[in-house]
Amino acid sequence: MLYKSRTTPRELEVYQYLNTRIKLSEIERKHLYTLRKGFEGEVQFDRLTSSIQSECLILNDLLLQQNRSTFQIDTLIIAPYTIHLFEVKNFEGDYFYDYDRLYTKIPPQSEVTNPLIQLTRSESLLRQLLQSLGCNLPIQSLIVFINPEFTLYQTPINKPFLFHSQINRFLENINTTSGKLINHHKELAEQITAQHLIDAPFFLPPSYEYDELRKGNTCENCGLFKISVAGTKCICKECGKMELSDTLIMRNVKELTKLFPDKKIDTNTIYEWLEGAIPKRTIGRSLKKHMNCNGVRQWSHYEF
DNA sequence: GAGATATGTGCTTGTCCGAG
DNA sequence: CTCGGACAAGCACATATCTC
Repeated sequence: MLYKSRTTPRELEVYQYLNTRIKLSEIERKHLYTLRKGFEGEVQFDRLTSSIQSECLILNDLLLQQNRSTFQIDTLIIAPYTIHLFEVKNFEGDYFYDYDRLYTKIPPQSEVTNPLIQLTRSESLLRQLLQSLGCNLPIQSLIVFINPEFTLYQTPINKPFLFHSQINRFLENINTTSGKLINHHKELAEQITAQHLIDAPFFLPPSYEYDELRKGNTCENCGLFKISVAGTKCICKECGKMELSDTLIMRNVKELTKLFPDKKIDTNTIYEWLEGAIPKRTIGRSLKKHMNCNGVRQWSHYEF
């Protein structure tokens, strides 16, 4: 049973928004690609774990703190007799393993960080956390290589790796394990979720200013600035995607608040953000409908 | 001349209403 | 039902006028 779901990380969202509105540097674009790929892998794994029928609690995407050390867990499954800790990697292509190091196979062979280091650290911190919560269940930690196009040559047999071809069998194994969850498990899930930190302390976005961002409305499907507004319907001239103006307005409110959390949202801010593509009247109505209004007339601003 | 009060201007929203 | 035009309302700021 899914206990805590995964949300798109703020860092990824910010980078995705920025990618359409400013020219990212080569390094930033690569970072965005890595973030997106990583997230896609995690979501893919979520789809697989969601099919587990046996009694267990699935906690996705945890950011926890123990002994002043912050650690992130991609997926945690609380089963009756075991805590499963998963670190999901969406590596693609050929790699090889050599003396506890991972390298890309294609020249120039470059070393990538061995995910085992992260896993070992997470497991240790998780164990301490569980102990502090009075839980002594054994932890089984695994690196999940979710991508079917990934090959790791020279993998030692004893490493806690779960390759794409093994995932279904592994989950089937969890599925056929009997045992019942008791209150203790639920309390544990509750306590862990309560300790989840909302904002990653190490998130450093590229610096950006409101004025340097390209304004206007982007298509939610293809991300291009090719939307023509006709009454309530907004249609992308590139991909043909149709969106109601109300949805488009609120999508842009969300984007603007993610990029500039301190910016006050009012009719004018959104009008300017959309470059006047949608009448203020319509914007005002949407804001009123979906948000809480503070103040009156030109001093109105809106909050969720 | 300084502060208080009155008036004007700009701006946005509320309401009503017709069109689609 | 939603949108947008017309009109009214009314607050803040700027400017004008008044009082001492």
